Amino acid sequence: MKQRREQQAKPGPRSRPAVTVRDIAREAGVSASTVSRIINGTVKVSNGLKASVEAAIAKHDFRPHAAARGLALGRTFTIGVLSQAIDSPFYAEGLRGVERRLLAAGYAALFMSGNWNVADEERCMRRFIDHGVDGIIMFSGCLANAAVKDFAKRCPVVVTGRDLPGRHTYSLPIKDRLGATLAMRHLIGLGHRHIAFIAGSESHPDALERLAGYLEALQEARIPFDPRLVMRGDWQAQGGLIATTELLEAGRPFSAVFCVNDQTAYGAYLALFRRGLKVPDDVSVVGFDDLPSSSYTLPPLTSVRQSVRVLGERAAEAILALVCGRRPQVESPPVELVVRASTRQL
Amino acid sequence: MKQRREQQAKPGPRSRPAVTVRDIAREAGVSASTVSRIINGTVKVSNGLKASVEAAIAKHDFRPHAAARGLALGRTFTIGVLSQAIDSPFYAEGLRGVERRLLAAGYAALFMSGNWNVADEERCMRRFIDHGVDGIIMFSGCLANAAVKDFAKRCPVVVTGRDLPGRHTYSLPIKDRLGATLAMRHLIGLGHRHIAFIAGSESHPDALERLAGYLEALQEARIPFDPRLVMRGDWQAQGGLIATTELLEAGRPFSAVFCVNDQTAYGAYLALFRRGLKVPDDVSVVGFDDLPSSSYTLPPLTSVRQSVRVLGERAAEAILALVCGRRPQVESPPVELVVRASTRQL
DNA sequence: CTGAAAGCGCTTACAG
DNA sequence: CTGAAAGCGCTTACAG
Repeated sequence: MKQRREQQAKPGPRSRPAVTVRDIAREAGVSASTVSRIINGTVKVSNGLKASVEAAIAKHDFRPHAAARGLALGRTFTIGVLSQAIDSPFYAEGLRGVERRLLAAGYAALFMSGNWNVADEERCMRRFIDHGVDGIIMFSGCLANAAVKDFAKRCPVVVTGRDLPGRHTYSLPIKDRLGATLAMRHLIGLGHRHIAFIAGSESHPDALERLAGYLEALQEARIPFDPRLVMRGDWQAQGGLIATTELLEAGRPFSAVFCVNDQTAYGAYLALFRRGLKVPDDVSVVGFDDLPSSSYTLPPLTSVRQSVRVLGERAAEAILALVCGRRPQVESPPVELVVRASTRQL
Repeated sequence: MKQRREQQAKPGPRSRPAVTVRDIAREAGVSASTVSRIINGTVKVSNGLKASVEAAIAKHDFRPHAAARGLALGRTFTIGVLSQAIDSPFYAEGLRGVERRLLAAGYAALFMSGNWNVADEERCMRRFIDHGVDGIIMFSGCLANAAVKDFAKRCPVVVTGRDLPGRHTYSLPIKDRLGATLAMRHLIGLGHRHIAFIAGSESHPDALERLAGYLEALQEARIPFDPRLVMRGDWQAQGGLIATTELLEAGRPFSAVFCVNDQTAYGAYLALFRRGLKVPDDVSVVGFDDLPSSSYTLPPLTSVRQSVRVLGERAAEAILALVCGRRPQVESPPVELVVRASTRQL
């Protein structure tokens, strides 16, 4: 706490003498209660009063003080949204979905980035609580389930990419494994048998599941698994570039590469390009997530799509339900393969 | 107001009976004032009391109620951040910078998207006020200066991409025109004389300035301006694709295209690719903003760089100063041209 | 150094 | 339908 205080900017002269409900009440010749009722539409108010109060409100462009309202109401109409990095195109998509839905309901989103590590995620969650959010949306994240449940005791949380039952909790699993098999079956169906896989960061659950899908599809097609065709990435283009470069240098032949996500595929594209290899003529590439920019890569990327935007919308829908004491009734969006120009028949 | 109410999710049972300062006070055998003082480090408190209060706080994992605090303090430690679209890689970069700086100061960011139109921007600004933010950061935006100043009466605002003096206002201009001339001089220096320009959406100030830079550089080099080489885009890849396609169909010869931003260039890349034209062999392309992904396009894109991330950090720095009643002392980051592989000597 | 009291601005039972 | 009063949980002069 002490530390926190030191970090905070100094108070400074507080401003906003502003106008209050009392001012409006006085001006309109009514009580503050009446003003409040009119603003909130809580109770019927006679038309005469209503008109004069509304006039006064308009005249001063009065807006109720948020904190006061929050205190009286016990809710702030704010939702905390945890992603791993606000500048990742993947999460940005999701945030967009969240925003749209939340705004329509009169809520605002407080966002913070977990940076793919537990400590930061934990810090964000505390911050959310400290800021009095009414609910929290977590996009995946590496926080242990138990920790999530702990936070859920203070305010409801919906989390994607997991299966986490609970009274104040709702989860929206991501179909990672299924998506990965879709990608692989496509490649296998095209005649590819030497298929490399550029993985995500080690312990991430989504990464593990996508790898599992890769393995499963191989087995299903009775293609022997060659560990030398699996390289570790970092979910980013850079990791894809490095991993693919290493793969190329290792000299192990392959005709296709399946990337744990689209950004990794962008890196793979560049590695291939530098070697003078063409996609898809020399090697086919498939990504995962179908980011908007994947329609614009050269060539446009074949990718597994489970709309993150829709996922975000549903997550928002769910948290709104939870906040209002209802049980959410939403599902994860469907997964499908979007075939573009980065894959070809062998 | 009525409308707003209808949109809001129904209240639902409010939860969080939670523990309050009084509970902590009682448990530690002190007054609420003392608890508050210890939490805030406002005043010296004897060690004995401090220890027992801290023990009680830890025991219950007590966190002060945000709204109550906000009401008493007159500040919420929340900053509204307006961008045009949270899922635009350009703004995402900026938000990242904002986030980093704000978090370090104990503030949280409320984000909303203006969608490149005045009505939405206005709505966002009102929302920010309604949510009681302590300050607002506007990433460019099309709101009239007068309107911005109006909002600044209620809470300080820092705005990028403009020059807007004022007591409760701080601006961080973007060197659009200079950046554009940098790009153009590079192209001209390479021997290009028929240089197309894919513009941004019409009235956007950044768009206008970049166009002005294009014109200025042309004039400087005594290259006649050909309006048929200017196409309107929408700041997005799609607009770049459409505009470039039209340009190609118009049949007006050109050897280079300068795009109002990188995303537009991505669209241009695809249009060229579809026509079987190679970058930079057949046409050179330059973007603006130097998004992280521009290192990964094929070929990597030459672009004007004025770090949006740093811009975000500085904007955050500035709003923090304003909120504390200090005058900000920050400047826009420098502009430079990053030459990659998308341009070549004619 | 510490406590009792008042106040931040709104909402909402409780009367009428 | 409307008002006076109490209360939301915290902070901060004001006394001591």
